[in-house]
Amino acid sequence: MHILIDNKSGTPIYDQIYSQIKSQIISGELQENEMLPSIRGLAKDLRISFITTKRAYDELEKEGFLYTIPAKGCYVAPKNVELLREETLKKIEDHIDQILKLAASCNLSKDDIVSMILFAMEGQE
Amino acid sequence: MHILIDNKSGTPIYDQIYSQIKSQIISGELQENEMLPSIRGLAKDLRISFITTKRAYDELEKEGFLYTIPAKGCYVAPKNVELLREETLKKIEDHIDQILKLAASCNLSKDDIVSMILFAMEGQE
DNA sequence: TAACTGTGTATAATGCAGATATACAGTTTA
DNA sequence: TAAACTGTATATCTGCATTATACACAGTTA
Repeated sequence: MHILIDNKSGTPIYDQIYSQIKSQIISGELQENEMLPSIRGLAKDLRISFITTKRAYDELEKEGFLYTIPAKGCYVAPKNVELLREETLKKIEDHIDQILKLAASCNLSKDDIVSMILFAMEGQE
Repeated sequence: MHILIDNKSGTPIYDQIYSQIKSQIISGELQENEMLPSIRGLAKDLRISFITTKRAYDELEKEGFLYTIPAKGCYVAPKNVELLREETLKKIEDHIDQILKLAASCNLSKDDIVSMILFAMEGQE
């Protein structure tokens, strides 16, 4: 498994680990029931405390992306991932609805909104 | 002027003052160029430091809801449509940020998002 | 001049976030 | 069975941002 930690980026270490594993699970790069690296082993690789890797794993477990068998290891959860994706899509749609209402209230055109979004995207990456 | 401070609520005092005055300005309860209570007077009424009321006023001024004449007082700014428009734009930007975070969490591409938005727009009108 | 107005700088208190060490308990394996 | 691994639980340290504050200052008014 590949995890890259960027110390310069403002985002906390546990968060970087969390995000990278999460996207690897969602993308299928990590398969169902596949064993993840142990929190200690990964911590050793990354030269950080295992408490930090544990925190990342805890987050992922709380959201249902992995399950843990104490004293054995952590495993990629079976794909209710699709479900989570659906939920995320719904949330996005809700936000879009909010945006459209706000836009209507101050006479913003569709093009205006699209260009706002494109601009925000460029700023992000 | 009526301001109620709820010490039990988690929101900071300066924020409660800010919100209440702002909505009174927007609703028209406070009229254009009307003089607001002095930061010291209001602070005395509420039994807090005047620095706290000042902070609320500073926020409101920064957003253009009031203007200040040093050594005289603070006054309700003339109602500005542009101002409300700016506020709306900020809200929209917040929603966009949320969307981009959600999209990243399930590996949605930019194109996916744009087409979701275009689809929602067609559906609306 | 006394009593008011807002301003600016500096500071205390508080809480939260990030990262950690250490001691613990169960499982595997040699 | 002992060594080496797995994850767990508790307590702590540090740094930073937020909240709220005091006080000395400067202009206005009556």
